[in-house]
Amino acid sequence: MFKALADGTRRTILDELTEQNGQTLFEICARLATKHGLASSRQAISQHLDALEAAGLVRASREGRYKFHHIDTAPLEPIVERWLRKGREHEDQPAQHDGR
Amino acid sequence: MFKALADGTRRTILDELTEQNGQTLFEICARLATKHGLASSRQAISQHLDALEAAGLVRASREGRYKFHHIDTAPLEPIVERWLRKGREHEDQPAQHDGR
DNA sequence: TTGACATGCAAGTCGCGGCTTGCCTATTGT
DNA sequence: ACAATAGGCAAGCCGCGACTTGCATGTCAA
Repeated sequence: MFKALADGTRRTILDELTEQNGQTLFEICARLATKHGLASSRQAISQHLDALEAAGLVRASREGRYKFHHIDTAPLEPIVERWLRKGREHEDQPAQHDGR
Repeated sequence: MFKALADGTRRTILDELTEQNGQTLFEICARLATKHGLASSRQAISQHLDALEAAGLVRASREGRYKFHHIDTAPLEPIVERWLRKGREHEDQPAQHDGR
């Protein structure tokens, strides 16, 4: 899941899907090339989408020969609260550096 | 920054720092070994801390021969809003699959 | 001062991830 | 039916990242 976000191209794909949800593979390829200047091959993008889908960040729905990709930000929320919320509770207690 | 979060050990380090901020390298090593069952070498953890520091997620303060590591969640906030906030604005507009 | 402690630096190994290449399947339009 | 379109599968190349190994530096206590 974090590994899915580690790649810049995949993050751009998520950007593209937030702007226009439910795009097909070829649509994404075209918009990445034109708007973002990325010259990635179709297979590369396809594998990126596989990774995003495996991470639960993208859900795909098949209709005919088209496959529409929808972003799903649900997996994102609990994970950031993991450090953001808890960080506020107890501020910066100095550690005991008594050896060990 | 996302690459820094891509590694599970580094995420555990952040967990450890949210529980107890300002730990030294050896403290982190010990607590990773005992509480989380990770058998990582000192150098490995050190390099992980370097990565987290380069990503701006950890700030270090030197005192004597100790180096205390403090978590900094600031870089996290804008990045998730990137997809979470904007995702609410325009819900799931079907794409025009008119070719291209 | 000397030794133990806490950390830093650098080169090298090794596996995994991203990309390509080549071919295959399925759906649609004419 | 046939060609064009949209997508899938699998093997291989290659660079980067995680980890190790070995040694060097700096700091404190006795």
